[in-house]
Amino acid sequence: MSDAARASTVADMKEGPDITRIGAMIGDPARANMLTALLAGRALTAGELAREAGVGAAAASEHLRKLEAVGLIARLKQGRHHYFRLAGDEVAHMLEAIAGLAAHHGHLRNRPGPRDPELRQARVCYDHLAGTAGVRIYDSLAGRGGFVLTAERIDLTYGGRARIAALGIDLALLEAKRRPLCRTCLDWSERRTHLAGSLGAALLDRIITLKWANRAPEGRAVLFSAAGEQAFQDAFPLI
Amino acid sequence: MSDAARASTVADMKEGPDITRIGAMIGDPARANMLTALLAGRALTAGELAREAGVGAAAASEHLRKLEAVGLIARLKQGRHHYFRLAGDEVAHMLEAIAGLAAHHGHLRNRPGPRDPELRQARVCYDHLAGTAGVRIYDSLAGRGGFVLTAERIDLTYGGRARIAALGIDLALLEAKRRPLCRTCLDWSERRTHLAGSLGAALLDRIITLKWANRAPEGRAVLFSAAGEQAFQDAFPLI
DNA sequence: CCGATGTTTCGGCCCGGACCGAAGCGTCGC
DNA sequence: GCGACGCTTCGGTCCGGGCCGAAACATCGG
Repeated sequence: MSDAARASTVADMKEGPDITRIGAMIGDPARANMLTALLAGRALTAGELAREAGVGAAAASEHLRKLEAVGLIARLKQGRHHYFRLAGDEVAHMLEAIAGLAAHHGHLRNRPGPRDPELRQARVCYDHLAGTAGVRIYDSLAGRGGFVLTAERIDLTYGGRARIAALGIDLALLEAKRRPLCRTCLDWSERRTHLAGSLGAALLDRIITLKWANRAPEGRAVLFSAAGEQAFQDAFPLI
Repeated sequence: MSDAARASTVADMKEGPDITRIGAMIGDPARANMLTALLAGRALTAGELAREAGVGAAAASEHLRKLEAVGLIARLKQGRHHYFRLAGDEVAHMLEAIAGLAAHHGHLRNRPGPRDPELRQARVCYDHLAGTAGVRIYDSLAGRGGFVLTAERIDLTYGGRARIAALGIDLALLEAKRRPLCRTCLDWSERRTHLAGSLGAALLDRIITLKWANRAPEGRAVLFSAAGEQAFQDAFPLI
């Protein structure tokens, strides 16, 4: 093929969004480690992310600059620290979608890590609960007709609203925000959907506040106490 | 940081699926072009994909081998041709999720292409309809209480089933398959959900069969005729 | 059986970019 | 103010991997 013919073919093909830049960000091991660490929802400093990624401070700084430029992470300067977080739950959703494919095809990390079973049980997915526990919330609400699909979004039925209110969550407060109340998110470990959106975030918050569970000091794991586990299962019965 | 300290930190961090390989696949322009082309749902030969990507046959062959190894595409040998398609609708879903982020952040391709408005109106998303028309189907069904969320999946209400059946689609046939009947997919141009799954595929199929619309000879565009457009809007009224 | 066509494999070139150490800024505590 | 600390910028090295042309392999038509 001549260069001229190739160039025109390439030019003709350009339609739709450019997924290459985002892919290139995730394609580098150091950056992928950083993004995975940020999936825990906590804001981390450049130094912490450098350690997570296994690179020096200079390399980490460069990576973070690129991730920010592409819009995957946001920076918050506080004193001499620079804190970074994912740019939004849509970024988290995309990362989980990729993780789901990777897990499906058996591309697990070389060393699953000591907390892997705990992660499958309950973990943080950006700002809401994922894993077996996360899916249980969704199943419990959906199985009892708690959701209704409207044109604009997923909504709660009156029955669903009552069950959420019984947990001490102020739905009116959540609905005042711009963020959608309910979203679904595909779980890479369960291969099922769980509840995201502002309600998902509020539920995780409530579970922590009620001391049903605690977040591990670092990482994504959420650890239920025995009593908390029982209370959780009572609050979200299956069928 | 000492090398030993860094190494142990990296080892500890390995948990969850490895998203790096998939990211690296999408991060290369030639492969991203191939995947975008395959989002049209058609199976394409190695030569066709080489032209889409703007590379020679040798480079294309190497790219396709890698994409297949990672599980993003599947190969079908037919005579001296090798046909490739996306490995499943989950791959399409992930690509659309990335495309949504890219479009959101303004990372459109250098040249939007002559068919861009048509793409926003109606296009193929792997095997179902996306764009304004795709969202309209979802809105019409959801706005009239056609969907119900169950624990396992999204399902049709009796009212929704009747409307689908009226279009001449055999729901029993679709439900006999393993593939879920209804799935949602986020539209990058509309930033709204549309209907995927086997029902989404059947609806696109039906729209083509009824000659309401035709697929463009190449690319993802779906072109409605004037009469077809009218029939489509009558079949899927809003509110 | 032979040439034409489509695809893969091999060898080699070359460029982008990931990395580090050192130096330069900005911020905090004393 | 003056070091200590955290982060970024700069300069330079180095390697992975993307690309091509040529050759090998497979398949089709005759």
